[in-house]
Amino acid sequence: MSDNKEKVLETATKLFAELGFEKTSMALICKEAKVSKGLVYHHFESKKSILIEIFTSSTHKMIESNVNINDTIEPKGELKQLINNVFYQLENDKLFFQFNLNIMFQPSTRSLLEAHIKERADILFKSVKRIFDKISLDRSEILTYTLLAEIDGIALNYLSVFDDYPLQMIKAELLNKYNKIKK
Amino acid sequence: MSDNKEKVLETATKLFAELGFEKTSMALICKEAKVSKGLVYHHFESKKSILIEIFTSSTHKMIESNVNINDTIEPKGELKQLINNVFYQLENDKLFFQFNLNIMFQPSTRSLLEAHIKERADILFKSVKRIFDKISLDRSEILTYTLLAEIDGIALNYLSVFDDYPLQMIKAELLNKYNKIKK
Amino acid sequence: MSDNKEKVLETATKLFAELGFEKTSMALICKEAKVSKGLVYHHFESKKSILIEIFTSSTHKMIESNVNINDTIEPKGELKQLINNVFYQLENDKLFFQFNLNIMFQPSTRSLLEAHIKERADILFKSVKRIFDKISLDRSEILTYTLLAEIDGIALNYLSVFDDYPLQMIKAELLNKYNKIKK
Amino acid sequence: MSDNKEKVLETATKLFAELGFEKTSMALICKEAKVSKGLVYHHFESKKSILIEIFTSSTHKMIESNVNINDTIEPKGELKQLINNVFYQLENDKLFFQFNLNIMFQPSTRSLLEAHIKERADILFKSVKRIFDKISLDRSEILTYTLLAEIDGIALNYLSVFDDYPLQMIKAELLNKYNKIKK
DNA sequence: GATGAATGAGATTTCATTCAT
DNA sequence: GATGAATGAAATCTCATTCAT
Repeated sequence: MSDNKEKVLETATKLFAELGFEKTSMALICKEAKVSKGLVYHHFESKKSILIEIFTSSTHKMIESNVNINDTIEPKGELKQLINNVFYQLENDKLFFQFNLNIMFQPSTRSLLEAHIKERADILFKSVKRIFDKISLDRSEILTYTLLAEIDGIALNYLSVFDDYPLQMIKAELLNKYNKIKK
Repeated sequence: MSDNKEKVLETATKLFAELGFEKTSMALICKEAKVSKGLVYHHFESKKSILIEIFTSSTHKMIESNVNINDTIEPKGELKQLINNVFYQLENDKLFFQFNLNIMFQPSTRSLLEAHIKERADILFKSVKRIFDKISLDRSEILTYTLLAEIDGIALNYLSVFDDYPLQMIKAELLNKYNKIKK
Repeated sequence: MSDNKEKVLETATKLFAELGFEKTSMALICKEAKVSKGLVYHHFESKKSILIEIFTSSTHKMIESNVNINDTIEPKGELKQLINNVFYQLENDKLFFQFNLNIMFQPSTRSLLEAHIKERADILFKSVKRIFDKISLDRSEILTYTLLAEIDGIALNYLSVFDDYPLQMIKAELLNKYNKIKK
Repeated sequence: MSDNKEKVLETATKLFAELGFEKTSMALICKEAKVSKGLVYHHFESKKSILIEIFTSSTHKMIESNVNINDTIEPKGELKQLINNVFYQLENDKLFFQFNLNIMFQPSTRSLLEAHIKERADILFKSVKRIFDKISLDRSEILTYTLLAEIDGIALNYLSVFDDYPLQMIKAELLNKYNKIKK
């Protein structure tokens, strides 16, 4: 990928996260990325297509990072690793989570990405359920839904509700809960 | 409040929830509410001030509905009532939750409502913590954060992630969890 | 005149002088004068007619104040009195001069008041020329034009050009000049 | 500068002078300059910034034209040249003077240009005072203020008060006055 | 005399996109 | 690949004026 295209994607990701998709103008992206409008439209069909490219490529990164979870170890260890991963990202890539939250809940962007969002949710669901399947086939579905809700809820409250969210305490609580889980 | 002002607020609430704040034009609000632009600007200073009025009045409604939780009964009963309330609203007022999610995560609207959002979160936090205080003063804070995260995460997944979310099953799981809670 | 009508005229004069005619909205006049729009339109046909009423009534006041110049005294004394009058007003009613300057040079208001402005200029010219006629019939016209230009130029520079205009020095210079004038 | 930007500036200057700043709509500028609204906002940040650009560039032109006054000749000759210059411009660029008068006295435009107006006044004052300094260091300040007031007053009366202003006669009077001035 | 809700035309400004170079 | 002038539709907002009460 050309340097300039990459630059545009990075700039757009940052601006979409900070200002929201609607409030980020193509002119601003061009200015911040230090390229011309003509060039952006040479690389991307439209503003929407920039968003779609960002979203899908972030899905790929997410899948790759999940692949790294060692599935040879015992399920409780996998859960621990998964939870640690999530909290690590939550602390170190706030902007990325914010970006995802705002494009998912903004109806205009949401509808653009509907299929991609479903696809990503499906991948995530399956990769978590695979772990719980080893613990309890009967309850794996409900456990998966619960853990995903817990993670999303924590992210939401951490990023957008409370100023002084006790993230470490919540993390410990969650690790403890899933460490006690019975086969 | 005059009929027309009320009409504008209702129409705007519906449109903000369905289309998002940015994508809802004043022209559309006027058209749907069947009033002139001039009238809307006679009653409201700006588009933003419509949003603020909707948000703060919904906070007031939320507080009133919480007041109805009977605090003379034992804490577990209160929790049950709280959870039932939330799930009832989740099923019966999807639009309202969607509205809240998208204005909270859209940076432009978020910043407008920052103070009001914090205030609402604070009220909610205190009203839930009051219940957990009766169960365990030591753990009431972490329990409150956890329950709020669970509720938000469930709402988020139900409304915006999964098409076929097993809401009843999740509700049962949650009720069961908090029924088993030990003093 | 009703108290409220008077209040509207006063408020409008002040606002027109401070903000300019175009930038003063009827809504603002109503708010500042603490009356309703309906009432203003009961007393005045339009915003323009408020302006016209203010202008013509100020012309009447100006004529009255000129009448006070004692034409029995010798012409140099009259000139002295006239100059003193002008400088007194200049220092004590800046807002009024500002109002006049901006409506005279704003094409939109200017055209509204064209006839009234000419009329006032004519009255002023005649009342000054009457004095110079006693000094020199030959040169009275040019002397009148010159004095009027001097006065307007001083007002303009004092009110709108220089921050630290030496008004007293200029006044002394002018008094001196016309004291030396020869029959 | 692109042809179209220049076209917009010229059109705006003419319209601001004829109609006033407030009454000149961007739509009209676009129509008269035969360009789109988008283009105007591509070249200028706002309507106000068009005004500022016009004003400052006219200050530059004024400075350049003043530079042409030959300061090697004797001071009375310089004064004669200055007065001739002013009257020449007054007769040949009425629109420009009108433009300046109305933006200086319209409070909304005045405040925009406050700093630029002061700057220009300062330049003018200094360039006139430089001449009078050669005649009388003691009286150069008062003489400068007087001449500037005379010029502004004449311009004002010529352009905006009297229909049949005897400009030539006034000019002769002024030339005569400053020709008699004593060292 | 007095109110203020209501209108609608028109103002400034924004912005995704196109296109000649 | 790269530029940036140019477009035009649509956005938010303003405001003099009207009118039912």
